[in-house]
Amino acid sequence: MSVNLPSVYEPEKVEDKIYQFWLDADYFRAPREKGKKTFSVVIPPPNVTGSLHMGHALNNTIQDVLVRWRRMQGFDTLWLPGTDHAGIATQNKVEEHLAAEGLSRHDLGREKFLERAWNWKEEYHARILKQLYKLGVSCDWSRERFTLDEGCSRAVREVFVSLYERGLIYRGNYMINWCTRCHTAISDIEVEHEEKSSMLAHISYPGVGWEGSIVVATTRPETMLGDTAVAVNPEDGRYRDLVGRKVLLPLMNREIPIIADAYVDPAFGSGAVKITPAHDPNDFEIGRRHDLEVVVAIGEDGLITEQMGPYGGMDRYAARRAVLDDLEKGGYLRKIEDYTHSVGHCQRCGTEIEPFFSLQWFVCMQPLAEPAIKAVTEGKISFVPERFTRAYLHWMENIRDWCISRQIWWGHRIPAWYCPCGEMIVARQDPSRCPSCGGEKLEQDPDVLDTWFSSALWPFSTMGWPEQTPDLQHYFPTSVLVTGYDIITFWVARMIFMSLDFMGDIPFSHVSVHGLVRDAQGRKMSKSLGNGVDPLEVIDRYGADTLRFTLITGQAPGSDQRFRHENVEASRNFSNKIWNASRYVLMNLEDYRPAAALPPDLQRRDRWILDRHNAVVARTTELLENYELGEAARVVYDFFWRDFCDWYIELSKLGLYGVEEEARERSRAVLFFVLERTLRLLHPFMPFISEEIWQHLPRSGETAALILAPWPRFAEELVDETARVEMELIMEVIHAVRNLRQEIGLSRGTNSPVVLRAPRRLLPLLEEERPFMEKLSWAGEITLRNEDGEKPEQALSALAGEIEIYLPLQGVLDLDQEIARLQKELQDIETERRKSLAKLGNEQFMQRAPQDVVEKERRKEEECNKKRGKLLLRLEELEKLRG
RNA sequence: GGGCGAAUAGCUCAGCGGGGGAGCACCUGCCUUACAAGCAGGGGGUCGGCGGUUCAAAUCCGUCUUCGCCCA
Repeated sequence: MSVNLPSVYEPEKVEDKIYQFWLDADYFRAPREKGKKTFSVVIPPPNVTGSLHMGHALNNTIQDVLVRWRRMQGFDTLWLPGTDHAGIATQNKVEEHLAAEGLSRHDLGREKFLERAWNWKEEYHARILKQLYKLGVSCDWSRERFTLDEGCSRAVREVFVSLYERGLIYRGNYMINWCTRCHTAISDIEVEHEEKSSMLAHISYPGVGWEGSIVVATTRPETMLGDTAVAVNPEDGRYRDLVGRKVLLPLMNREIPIIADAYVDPAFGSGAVKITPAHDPNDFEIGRRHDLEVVVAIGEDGLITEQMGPYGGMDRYAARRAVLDDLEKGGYLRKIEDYTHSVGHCQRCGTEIEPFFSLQWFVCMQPLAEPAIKAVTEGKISFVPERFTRAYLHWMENIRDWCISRQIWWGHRIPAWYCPCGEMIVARQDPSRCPSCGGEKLEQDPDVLDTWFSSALWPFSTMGWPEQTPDLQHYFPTSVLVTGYDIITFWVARMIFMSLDFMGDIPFSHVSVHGLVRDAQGRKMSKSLGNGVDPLEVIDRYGADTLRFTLITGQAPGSDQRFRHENVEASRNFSNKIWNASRYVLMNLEDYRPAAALPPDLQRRDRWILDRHNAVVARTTELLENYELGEAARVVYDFFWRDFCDWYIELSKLGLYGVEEEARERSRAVLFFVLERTLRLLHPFMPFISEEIWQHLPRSGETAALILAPWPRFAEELVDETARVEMELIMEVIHAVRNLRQEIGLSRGTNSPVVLRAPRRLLPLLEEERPFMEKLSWAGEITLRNEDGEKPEQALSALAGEIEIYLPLQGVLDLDQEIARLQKELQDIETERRKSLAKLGNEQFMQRAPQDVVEKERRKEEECNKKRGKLLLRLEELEKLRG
């Protein structure tokens, strides 16, 4: 094995090459092996609106970690990739683009516009794929899907028609949320509510045929143009006599009735409210109850309708000012109060939502929601972290019918046709003639479906449903869905009820929820703020492994994280550490041939690192099983850097550079074993660097690539409590010696002998490890003495357990300083000991605490006591010396 | 109004019943033949306040304060 690797890791020379290597070998393809346990995941399809952001990078890295890990564990693994057509969002983008050419979609017409949209899709789809490749994700690209492709479209059609036939999809005139800018209906959850400080205008409506007037309060005075009643509470004594009489609607000079409805809160404002059935959901309901006229005052474009006299053609906000002005002039405006209320905005463009009465398609939710609630309450599907269950259930339990029609062009067109004879046809196949009159002049509904309608089918539409495909039989239901908490209602919930209804099964058993990636100040990354960090830029600069590691370690399940440059550098440094440690091992593995088993006669340090590694294998696996990826990555990081690099590699040098052939071979074997196994642990997190190094390692012949290497398993026979305890003691001694040396500014090159005094039983251990202690503490010679052996008088001293450590300093010892130092140490020990004694003296503690805790406390007290004795003695000696 | 989350070292965050941790920053000393993107050593914290449960609380429960998010 020749080793001629640069001392700085260069990801740009590695990553593309390795990704191509995996692709060429077809490692990502789901094997679909009969009888094997499966692990399957469908990607949350990124929108083809633009390029991927940090949130996507996080989401896909999490999935890739899980997928690579399970694949290594031997699962038959499928990660199914794809993209989403993102109806309104994409259409908006394409329209923006057209606008730059001075065109509207209507100038182009539906067909030409869709052509443009498909071109857009192609361009951004290609860009997204490239980004995913760069990130290193191991998706099965042969199974890639798009929500608007033929198969998905067929699934959408089947679901729509089926629900329609069962009466669960219906068309009707209802109050919906209308975006005057996107020019379409949107569902309730696409409305974002925002607290706004506004005003409450009190307007007086004069009586018709009776003296006086009635005052109503409103936050939207412009809607008074469409008022068709004034309502009061039937129990309200103030107005009881007025119910049934009329008032004159100012400005419009229309007579409208005063009605009584229990909905009205007598305590709010004047206790009387204006009723605008066409522009408020509650007023609409009241209007229905009282059979009120519906007067449309605001049109689809947000402009006042032409029927509204002088206000016709004004936009909503201009009309508000004009109406207020005119009311003022007419003496109808009683007062204006400051008022804060919640205003709905379009999720896609931020425009204020207009409640709008219109003919739309809806999914009847009640029957679908019930099984979806049950699946979660019965534990068939669980959210991780568990707390997200509540939000899901709350939404499902309070669900309202889902408005699914959108007045745009980019999407799945609603499979409904209208015949001039009045017949409506909803069908799986495009009809050519009307079944009622035989006419052929059928017009398809111009609207398309909510994008989430197709996303809701994603876990099974992508596997070929409605066909009963082998994939569907083998990989469905999927194992886990990885997603941000922001789309639990939009997407997760809908997949659950659609899957239960059409597959008769859950879509996935676990939902692993992650948070948002924010900027360094904790702000949401956004285009308008310009504070977004492009994942591709980070990859270009630092490599994908670094980005992945940063995102994974920055993450605690379900919580947001800040993306900080310092963390990127820390991850980059870790890559470099891995690189260099591996270089060291490789340099020493020339002609090494991996054996089937570890060599016999392992030394204490070997057994120690194997024990540590073994523990890390168990811990990492456990954490991954619980979706605690960040903690898992940190555990591997700590092991690699602290245990393996700082200690084991340093310890190995003595054996490797020594003359003893057997020692050399042992060290090589263990270095190889631990590095190779640790690369496996690292692989899901940092696939590129781990694979690259692995390819340089001597082969054991098990697999041709790390990506397929078996995930390490905890091995009982590698547990070595004794080695661990003994090595910890040795390391404590080394720390203490280094500490003392630093205390007096001894540099590494300056040798200075050290004397250790220890109980007789520890002497063989210390003797065995003496060369290592000497090397790693840069001491000169270490002399071992029994506890009753002579101690150096003029010396700094320290304790490591029961071992006394002396650093002799002939004539230059600053007695005062040393006494002060030891006194401080004594104080700390006294404090510790007092705590222990208090516990041990507490009868309750002795009775109720578990045996091992009591035992631990006892040992602690014992150790403190011994140390205390030694310190007191030493202080006495030093005092004497001082005279 | 209802719900959820956060508050731990100067900064960003892990830990979530038994001796307070990491990274960065800071101080000291080192180009030691894997790595200065590094090595060694060090300083620094009434774990937001109060109350409770427990032999034992950063950790569990209640409450308050501040901040953030979701829903109505």
